[in-house]
Amino acid sequence: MTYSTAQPPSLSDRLTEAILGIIRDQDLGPGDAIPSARELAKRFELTTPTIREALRKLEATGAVEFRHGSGTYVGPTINNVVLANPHRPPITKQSVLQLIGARLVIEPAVARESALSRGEQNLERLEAAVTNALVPPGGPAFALNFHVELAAASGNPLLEEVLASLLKVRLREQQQIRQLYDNRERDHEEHRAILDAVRAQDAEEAERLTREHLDNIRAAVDAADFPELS
Amino acid sequence: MTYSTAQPPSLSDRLTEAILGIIRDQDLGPGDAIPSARELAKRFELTTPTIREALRKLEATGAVEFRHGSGTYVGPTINNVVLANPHRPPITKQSVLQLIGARLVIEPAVARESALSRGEQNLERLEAAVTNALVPPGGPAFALNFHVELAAASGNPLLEEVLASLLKVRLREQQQIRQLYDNRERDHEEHRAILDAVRAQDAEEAERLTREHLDNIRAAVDAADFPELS
DNA sequence: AAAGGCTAAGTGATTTAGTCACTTTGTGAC
DNA sequence: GTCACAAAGTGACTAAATCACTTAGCCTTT
Repeated sequence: MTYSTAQPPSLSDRLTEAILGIIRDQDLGPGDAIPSARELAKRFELTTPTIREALRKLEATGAVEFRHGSGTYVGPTINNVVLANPHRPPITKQSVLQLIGARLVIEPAVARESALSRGEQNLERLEAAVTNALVPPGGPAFALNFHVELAAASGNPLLEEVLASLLKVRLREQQQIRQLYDNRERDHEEHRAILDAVRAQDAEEAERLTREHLDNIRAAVDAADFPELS
Repeated sequence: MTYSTAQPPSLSDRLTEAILGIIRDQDLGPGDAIPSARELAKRFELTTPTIREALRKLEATGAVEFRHGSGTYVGPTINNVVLANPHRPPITKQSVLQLIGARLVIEPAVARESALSRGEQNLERLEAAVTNALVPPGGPAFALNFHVELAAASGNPLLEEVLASLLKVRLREQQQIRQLYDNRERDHEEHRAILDAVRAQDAEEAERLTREHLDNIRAAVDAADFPELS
């Protein structure tokens, strides 16, 4: 049995690498425009459908972004190391509990680390996340997420990526959790308690409170009747 | 400033969803064939380049796989929640240390959890991972990875995914770490010690040993002269 | 001078109709 | 039975358009 179905790099593969090369060589960052598909087609002596295939691959991982009629731009996650799968499998109650289970392992340790490493700027953003949480009535998703900000406070972008990915992929679950988990009052209070511990650089307490917080959420989800899967 | 550049789902987006729908409806798993591009083009009343764009998006996340001349097949990571970015940024010494830093936060907690939850089957796979580690001289990559198997032993697939993603994205770094970190003898011994603690269900010790192990690796990397970036 | 609408150029989105290259399978000769 | 080979199915890519959308500049109107 040939285990590794390693195929030679396709033209499409080489193209994505080449395009990423252009982005790196010209030091383009998120939001910057990249050459048009027609332009790239000329440059590589290919046709636009071929170019578009490569661009779609990059789009799938957030490396580039299409804006109809305007152009193609460098995406926000081009420097990410770990990604949320955009083609996520459907939700089940089990998958929600699985998510919380993983968070229960990872986040207390992250909270401990963040309590030790947090800077002034982190505290500000955490404060904003705690406060904003109550603001948006049906608010959009670009509000700061407390748990992601908590990971950011560790100073290690990779930890932030991991947490952001976990929470993004399960965004729908998260929304359901929010609905199930009381009426946000308790959530807010617990976030504030964790923030206080982080502010005081009390690693032990931050870890304990985070575990407690997630335990509460798990209990709420576990007890609840779960909506149907879409 | 319009912060959320939320665009209406493109045809390509809807297509990927539809194709994933086919895969789910027909209960196809990794390795199963999906309809040919021509077939899909007929079914959706589109043309093959359009279909191919959607398939390339799915390819980028490992949801499908092309085999030239043969067909298109369901990929191995279709049920993954979190992914390693296939278009990863280049390596620096800093990025390697960042990786180890993240692992230092996550893995000890994972080891603790795994020590408590591990089953017989997990112990077997861990044993294999420890043993195999010494076997391949220039061996291929499908060898079991001890750290990933350790996460798998927690019983939570999400934790396994997170660790696998971290280690896969930084595979090149990992290879360099391996070169730097002594001559594998020490690595092997430390893995065995962790395995023993997990076997004995000594959570405290498993956590401590894992932290120590990663600390050693970090020290080795930190002290080493780092090869040039490609 | 400021506000609003029109126009033209640039760009992405998609079609149409092919050709070439590769893999698999089955058939027939040996 | 085995091997060679032809045929069918499939992915890879081309070529040349057309349509839809965005942007920026100009020009009118206020």
